[in-house]
Amino acid sequence: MQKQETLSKNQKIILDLIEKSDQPLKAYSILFDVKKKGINAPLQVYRALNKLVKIGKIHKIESRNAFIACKNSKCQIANATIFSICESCEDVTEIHDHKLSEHLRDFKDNKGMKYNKYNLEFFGLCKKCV
Amino acid sequence: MQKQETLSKNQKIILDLIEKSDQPLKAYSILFDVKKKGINAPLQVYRALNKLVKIGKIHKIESRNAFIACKNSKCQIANATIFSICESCEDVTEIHDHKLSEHLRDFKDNKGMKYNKYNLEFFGLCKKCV
DNA sequence: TAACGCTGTGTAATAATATAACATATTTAA
DNA sequence: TTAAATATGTTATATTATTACACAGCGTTA
Ligand SMILES: [Zn+2]
Ligand SMILES: [Zn+2]
Ligand SMILES: [Zn+2]
Ligand SMILES: [Zn+2]
Repeated sequence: MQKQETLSKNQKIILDLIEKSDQPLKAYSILFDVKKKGINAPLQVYRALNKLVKIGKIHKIESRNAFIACKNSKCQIANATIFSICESCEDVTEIHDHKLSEHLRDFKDNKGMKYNKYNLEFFGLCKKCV
Repeated sequence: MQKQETLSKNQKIILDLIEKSDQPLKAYSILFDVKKKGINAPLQVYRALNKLVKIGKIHKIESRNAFIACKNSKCQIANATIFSICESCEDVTEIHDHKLSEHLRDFKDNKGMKYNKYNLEFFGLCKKCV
């Protein structure tokens, strides 16, 4: 059974918006969109985003400074994300590959590090842009 | 034989600085350090950084907005980077793992994307910080 | 009940990261 | 030897993110 987090008002508003988009949204574009709902300041957005990232509802696409809803129930637990990013149209897709995830989860370096999270971004050209 | 790029004056100054550090440097800390060498503006730093990233001499640690010298002759060709990052002391290490690299290089999604690059960041606690 | 810790809200100010636009110089290659 | 490509220098500005402070709501527990 998944732990069900209770989201606050601002967190709900911002998660709703991100879930409605199938592509990553940037913090200040989110801010612009939620002004009509009474969220006025960057910090209100960043606080909600940070929380949503922490509980795995959304992910940050680090190379793009943008946020996308999680489409993969498993990475909520594993703290692990894999994305493919088209460098032409900027289309972003969350990748769900059991074998690859397993390989990454099981990876051990030779320095004795304890991993609890990873983030992988593939870049290239999507079918439309090739 | 590796293609030997000829670096410009600013590029050399900035690469030198980054290579002397075994940890990632941030753009504005680089700017501060190279002011004595006559580099005065952020854009001069970013232009050199972008070029150095492009030719594989340095990598950007996306989750940290910082730049580190490449320690792995192979990723210059493969456009592929793997790092481990300690979330406590922020120590960053470039990982050089043949099996993992192969696995990632050979990864194919089911959307027909053509990959030419990837960036993987592992997070956790290093031996000292556990 | 009252005190406390925890999480969230609201607001203003500011810090940190990165790019646009323009003028000019230097190197490379046809 | 002219044109294209790459690099420089400078000013201004855009974009992304955090600090600091005051306070509200909620559940725990003394
Ligand atoms: Zn996910
Ligand atoms: Zn595309
Ligand atoms: Zn490298
Ligand atoms: Zn550490």
